[in-house]
Amino acid sequence: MVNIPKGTKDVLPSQSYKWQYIEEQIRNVCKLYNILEIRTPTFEHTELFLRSIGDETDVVSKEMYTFEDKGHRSITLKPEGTACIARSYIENNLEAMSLPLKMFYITPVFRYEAPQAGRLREHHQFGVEMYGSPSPYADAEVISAAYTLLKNVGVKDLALNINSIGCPECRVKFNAALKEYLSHHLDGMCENCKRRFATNPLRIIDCKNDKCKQIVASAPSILEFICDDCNAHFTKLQEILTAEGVPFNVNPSIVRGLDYYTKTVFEFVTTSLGAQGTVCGGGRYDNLVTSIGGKPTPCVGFGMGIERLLMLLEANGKEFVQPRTDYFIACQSELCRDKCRFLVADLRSKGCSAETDFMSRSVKAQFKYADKIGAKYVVVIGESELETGKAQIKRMSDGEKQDKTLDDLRWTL
RNA sequence: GUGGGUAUAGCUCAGCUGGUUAGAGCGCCAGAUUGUGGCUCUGGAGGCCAAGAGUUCGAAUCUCUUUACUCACCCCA
Repeated sequence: MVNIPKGTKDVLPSQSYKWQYIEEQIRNVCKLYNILEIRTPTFEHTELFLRSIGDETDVVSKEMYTFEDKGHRSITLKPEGTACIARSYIENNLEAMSLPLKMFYITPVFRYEAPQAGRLREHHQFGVEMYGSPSPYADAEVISAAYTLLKNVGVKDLALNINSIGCPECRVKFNAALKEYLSHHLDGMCENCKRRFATNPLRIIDCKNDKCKQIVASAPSILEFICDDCNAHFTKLQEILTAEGVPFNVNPSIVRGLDYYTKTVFEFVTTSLGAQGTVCGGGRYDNLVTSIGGKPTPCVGFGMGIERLLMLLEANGKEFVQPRTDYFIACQSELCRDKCRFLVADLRSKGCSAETDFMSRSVKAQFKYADKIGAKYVVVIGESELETGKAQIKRMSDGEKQDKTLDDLRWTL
């Protein structure tokens, strides 16, 4: 027996309708927002992710599925969607389309991690990218799309946290101030943070360790260090969100783990998913396109974890509408099978979903099966129906039966 | 990579301090109703009790090892 690889999941026939529902809602919202779909390959040259995500990040330094192909190229299964879109944008000269350009994707992404609740080695992301506008209205547009989707699918227990991590210039100043402050408190911090002090002090800000939290509580805030331009941008974004009725909290402790973010960062988080509460994360990345060789292009976007979204909906007690079959044609004996096939084909040609027996089971068992697949109507075809040309159609919801001729069935079902 | 937990039927789980033939509920198949679902009743199929070793007259149960799964740290969606 060969098992499914660690950290991956099958979407089974009994569950796939939930995925289809989410995807349908995604497409609906994107249509309303004039966001066009883009599809890029499942794998890319490894260098793309080294240059965009940052080779010091955890994602790149230890979580990528990287291998050499038979032509000795270094290939990586995409660990996230944003860099791939940027590559395609540059390579296909999408700036030649009228800007701004809004795109979305639904894609599997791969990270070699220890799986746990809400964390897989292959998961699926819905993402939106908006290219070309540096305006805080663009940030708001993208956040609004995520918010509308989440609202439309009916999630509860979800909060939007926003922050600004400034531009690279502000961050240099902030990093210096942060290190200066933390250097006086190194003894009280956890081992991880002592290490991070040297490698990535920004990350200490969202350490979950209680002692570190206390130290961080009186640390300088990034918001005190961002430049006038970044500050105006962030203030304006808050005004827009407030005016448009999108509830949010400013949370200076959110820091994203991918290097390309600038200015706005945001997360939709919940407490009902265990340790992995981030359902959607995103922000602005004005320097991403130049980092991989394109012209300066302001961008803002997000990624949303579809598995996490589904888990949250299940936790919220969401009832998904299950797919149903319209008609089941019960076959009483082998003599009637061809007629049943004929009726089913006829119904299907009219756009009705229809099913008949393949198991040579009793009529009773066929009714049970019809019930299970949610058939709305059942018609039994037996030898007497073949002789008389008449049949009864039974409505399963209340058991009511109506007489029909087989010709009626053909034209009125 | 580092910890904690779990492993018995398709699923969710009982199985007491070792005792003979391995249990329930749900699900599946069938019968009661010889051509009509849902409710009820009855029956059936389905287990090398994760694998290996050890202790013992005797192991699903105790010990050790391995593996898998799971939760958490780190990080992210």
